[in-house]
Amino acid sequence: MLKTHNCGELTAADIGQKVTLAGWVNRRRDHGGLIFIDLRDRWGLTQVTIDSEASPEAHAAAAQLRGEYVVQVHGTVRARPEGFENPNLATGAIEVIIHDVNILNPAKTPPFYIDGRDADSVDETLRLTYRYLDLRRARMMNNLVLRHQLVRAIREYFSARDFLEVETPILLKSTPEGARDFIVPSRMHPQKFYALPQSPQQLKQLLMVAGVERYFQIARCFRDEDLRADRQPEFTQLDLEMSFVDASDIRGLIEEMLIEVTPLLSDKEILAQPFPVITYAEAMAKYGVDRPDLRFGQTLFDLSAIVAESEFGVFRNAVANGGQVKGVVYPGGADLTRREIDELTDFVKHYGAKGLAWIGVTDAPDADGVYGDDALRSQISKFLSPREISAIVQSASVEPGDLILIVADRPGVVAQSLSNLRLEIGKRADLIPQDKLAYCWVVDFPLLEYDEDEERWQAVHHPFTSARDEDWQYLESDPGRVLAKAYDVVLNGWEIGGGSIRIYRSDLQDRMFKALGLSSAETEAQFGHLLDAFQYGAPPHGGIALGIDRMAALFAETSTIRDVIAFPKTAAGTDLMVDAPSPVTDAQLKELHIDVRPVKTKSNQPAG
RNA sequence: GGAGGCGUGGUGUAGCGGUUAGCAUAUCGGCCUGUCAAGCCGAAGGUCGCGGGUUCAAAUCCCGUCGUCUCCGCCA
Repeated sequence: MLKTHNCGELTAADIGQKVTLAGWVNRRRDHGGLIFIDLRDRWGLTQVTIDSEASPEAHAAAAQLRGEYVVQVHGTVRARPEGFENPNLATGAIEVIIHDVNILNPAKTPPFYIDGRDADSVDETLRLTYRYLDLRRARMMNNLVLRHQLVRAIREYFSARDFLEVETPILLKSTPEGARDFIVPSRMHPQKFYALPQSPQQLKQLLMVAGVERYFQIARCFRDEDLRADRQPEFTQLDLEMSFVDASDIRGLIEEMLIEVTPLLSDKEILAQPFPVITYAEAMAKYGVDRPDLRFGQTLFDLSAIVAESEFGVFRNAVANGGQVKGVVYPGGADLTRREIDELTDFVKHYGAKGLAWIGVTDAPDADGVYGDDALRSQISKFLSPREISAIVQSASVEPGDLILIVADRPGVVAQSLSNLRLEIGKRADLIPQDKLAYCWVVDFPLLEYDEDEERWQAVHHPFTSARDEDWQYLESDPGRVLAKAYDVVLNGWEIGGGSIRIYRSDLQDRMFKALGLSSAETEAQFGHLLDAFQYGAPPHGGIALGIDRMAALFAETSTIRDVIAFPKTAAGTDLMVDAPSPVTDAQLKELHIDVRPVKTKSNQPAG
């Protein structure tokens, strides 16, 4: 080794020791006769001091040092002079007085700061282009460490419980259901393609048929869909499957794992244990989403019944047309400026709402419980009867000073706009405790949802998810009524995982495929291997998949999973460091039996 | 596929119709033995993303385009 210690471990206990350190020049402070270098490696910073009188040769070498030079130094650990300790540094009690400096490699001036200042404001394009420098920054290095600890703790937890980690293929088969596949042309089989797996879903079920009983895998998954801050075309799941279990077994296992792992990665407190269990219907009613952020209240309330007969046409018509009128309270929002309210109106329009009705409650009602003009501030109160206003205010259970915000529209638009508005209120009114982790389970999802475009029912989760035992009877007669043995785990409003108990009998799987409108020829071509397998003694089984990237991002307290992925892609799916995707040679294409068509857009010309 | 934001020395930014394109920091040189955002003095560094248009005059206004970010659609 070119070093005897790392740059994060020397303390007062090491005073007097001769040490060799090696790392990067984080910062230098050149006082002429005396030079201070903060030497950095993966573990931290150590101040090394070079004195021109004591070591003139070392001082001459140290004078050459610049940021990010790679250097090895030999010296002696000593206490810093009284009053010159640095409490901000783990190694701040000591310094290493250097008698020999060995420059291992000079470095160009980096394109952005690596030494800890301001780097989070650097344009992400640059950070991605020079990702190896970005990762050198302490914050990003810590994220890599955190992610490693997460995956390691998961592996240890399941290994200790007799789970087997089994690898599954990356080159697999395309299935039209679900997300768009990445496809890979076959050289040996002209005009045929592999697909990268969207998840190991079918394979883990086949492992159950194989008798593995307890399977897990830290699995890479691929989906060729548009990206988001929390979505990358390739991402990592904790994939898990068990035999002879019901939903509560899986939930219990995962909940225990999360409770065990969370304190290793975060100082934040888990808000509620055991995790709250919320039905899908309740989540949609109270939060407007199936992944509620339970760190704060401001639940939605339904005003549809109150305003169904209202003089106010916007509300009345919304209800008459099968829609809803629902609201949420902005605490202390009654004195928002008109401009701020307009901002909130624009905010909900983003989600399809046509407008935002608002009632600011500025004062208490009179003795009869009636809110007079003095007690309200609203653009719609003149269209509402005193009785309606009282009922609305009561439903909202507001205090004077609060603002009621109301959306009337189709249920989907109401849910989407108000769920996002609730989060926006949480941010603006500072209602979200930043030191809490709110886990919850969402259960009793519908099994199927109707796809208006394709005019058929689709699986909400996937086509192997089992209905609840008591609901199978409605599969053909009333598909929308059937609830699934499916569950999602949610953390602070992020869906971090989901799973289900699977169908394991081929007669039920046949009924499911029929309900989805798939012909037996189609199911045979796509899922024949699975249906075959189910005829050879498939055990009851179920599982779950957890998003490792999202969990790591939440624990690392970053808003994008890119920050916890070593080499992520941009929102356009490109890798700026290696410049991928990129053209291939004609010879490569020929070997793959592929002719490429010219593209009309100017942007997409083959790179020269 | 759609909407919006951003793009100015290496980096972060100001300027938003007429400026010598300002500031900070980094970089380079000089001075400096207790700094840790070291300090002081000095220097160099800019096709204002790209293309077109409007105008006497464009970093600034308009159109297009490229890149990037966020969101909608999409993501069983």
